[in-house]
Amino acid sequence: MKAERIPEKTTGAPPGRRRDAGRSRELLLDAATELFAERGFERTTTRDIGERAGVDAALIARYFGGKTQLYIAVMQADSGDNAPADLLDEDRQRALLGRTPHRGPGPVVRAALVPHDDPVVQDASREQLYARLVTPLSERFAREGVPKPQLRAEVAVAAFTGILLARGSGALTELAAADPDELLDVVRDLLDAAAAPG
Amino acid sequence: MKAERIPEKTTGAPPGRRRDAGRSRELLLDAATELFAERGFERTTTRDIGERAGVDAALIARYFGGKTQLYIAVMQADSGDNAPADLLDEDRQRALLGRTPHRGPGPVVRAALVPHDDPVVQDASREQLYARLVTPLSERFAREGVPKPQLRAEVAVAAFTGILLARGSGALTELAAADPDELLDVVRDLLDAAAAPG
DNA sequence: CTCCTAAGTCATCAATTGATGTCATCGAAT
DNA sequence: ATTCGATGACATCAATTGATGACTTAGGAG
Repeated sequence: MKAERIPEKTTGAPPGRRRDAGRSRELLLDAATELFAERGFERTTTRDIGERAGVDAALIARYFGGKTQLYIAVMQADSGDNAPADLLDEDRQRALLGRTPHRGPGPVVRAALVPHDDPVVQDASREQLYARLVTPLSERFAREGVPKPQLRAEVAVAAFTGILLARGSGALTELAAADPDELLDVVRDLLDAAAAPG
Repeated sequence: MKAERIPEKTTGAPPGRRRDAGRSRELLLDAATELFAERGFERTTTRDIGERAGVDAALIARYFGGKTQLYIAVMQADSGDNAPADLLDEDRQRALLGRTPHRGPGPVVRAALVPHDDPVVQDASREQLYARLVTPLSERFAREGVPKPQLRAEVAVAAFTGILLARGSGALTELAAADPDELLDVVRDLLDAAAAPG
C-alpha cells in the first residue's frame, strides 16, 4: 500500500518526501475523515484508517495519541471551515447534503443521532452541534415568533441528520441515489414546515 | 411484552419453575429487544443481554443460534404486532414515537439509518421496512398526486427515524425530554409537509 | 426412589482491535 | 562520509466479544 511514489527528488522544496511526518498526519486525518463519515466511529478500525491512508496504523497513536483523539482532530478540522450554519439556508443545505452520494454526516452532525462512548468526545461534539446548528436555528425561530423554538430546532436537526444518515447508509435506495437538487426540493419542504407551525 | 417475574428459588411453586427453556427464551428475547433498541446491534453484547435477562449468555447460542439470529427473532417479533403502518396516521405516529422516553427505534425502523453488517439481516430488515412503512406511504402519495412519491416517502421515513434515534440518543436534550404529545405536534408538521410539495 | 434427558453453569477458545515497544532506516546537519 | 534524531515497519500485548463444549443438576417418567 505504499503507492505514494511521488517525484523522487525535485527541487529544494520537497513535496514528496518519503518520510514526512506532517504529510503522514494529513493522510491519516483525511482517511479518518472519510471513514468516520462512511461508517461512524465504532465501525471504523485503526487498521482500516492506516490502510486507506497508506500509512502504518501505529502512527495514529504517535501523531494523535489514539483513535479517540484522532476523532477529535477530525471534528476540529470539520468545525474549522464550517461556521455557525443556518439550516434553513439553501446553500447551507446543499453543502451539508454534500456532493458525494455515499457518505454520511460529518462527526459533529452525526453526534446528534449516534452517541459516543467517551463522554468527553460526546460533550465536545454536542457543544459543536448546538453552537453550529441547533442554537442558531432556535434563535431564528424565536425571532420569528415560532412557538417552541428550541424543540422545533432540535427536531429539524434530527430530521435532517436522519436524511443524511439514510443517504449514506444506502438502505433507502431512491434517497441514496437521488440527485442532490432533486432531493433538496423535498428537504426544503420538510425544514420549512418546521418553521411554520400548524 | 410479558412482564413475568424473575424466578425465585425459594418458591417451589409451578409458575416460577427454575428450569424452563421457553421462559428463558422469552427473557432473552425481551432483554435483547430492549438493548437493541437502546444501543443498536453492534454496541450490544451477548453478555449484556444475558445479564439483563438474568439468564446465562451461553443460552443465546443454544436457543437462537447466535447473536445475529437473536436479532432476527427480535425483528420478527417486532414485525408481528405491527402491520403495515401509515406514517401519516396520528395514532401510528404516537405508537412509533413510543411512551418510553429513552429508547430508540425498533430493529426494522432502525435499519433505515444504520446498515447491518450481515447482508442477510440487512436485506430482511430492509424488506420489512419497505413493506411496513415506505411502500404504503409511497402509494398514498402516488394516490394523492404528490410529485415524487417514492423519494418523498423515503425522505419522510428517514426524517422520522432520525427523530426517533435522536430521542433515544439523548444528544438533543429538549427533544429527548419532550412530552410525546408536544413532540407529536412538531413531527406532524414535518410529515404533513412531506405530503404537500412546496 | 431411580434414571435420564433437558436445562443451566462454567471455563475457555479464536478472532478482532486498540495500543505499545523495539528495531531498522531515512535524511539532514555537520 | 559520518552521525544521530526523526520516521516508519513490525511484532506483540491486553482487553473485548461471540461462540463452543464439557460438566453439573434439576425434575419428571417409570
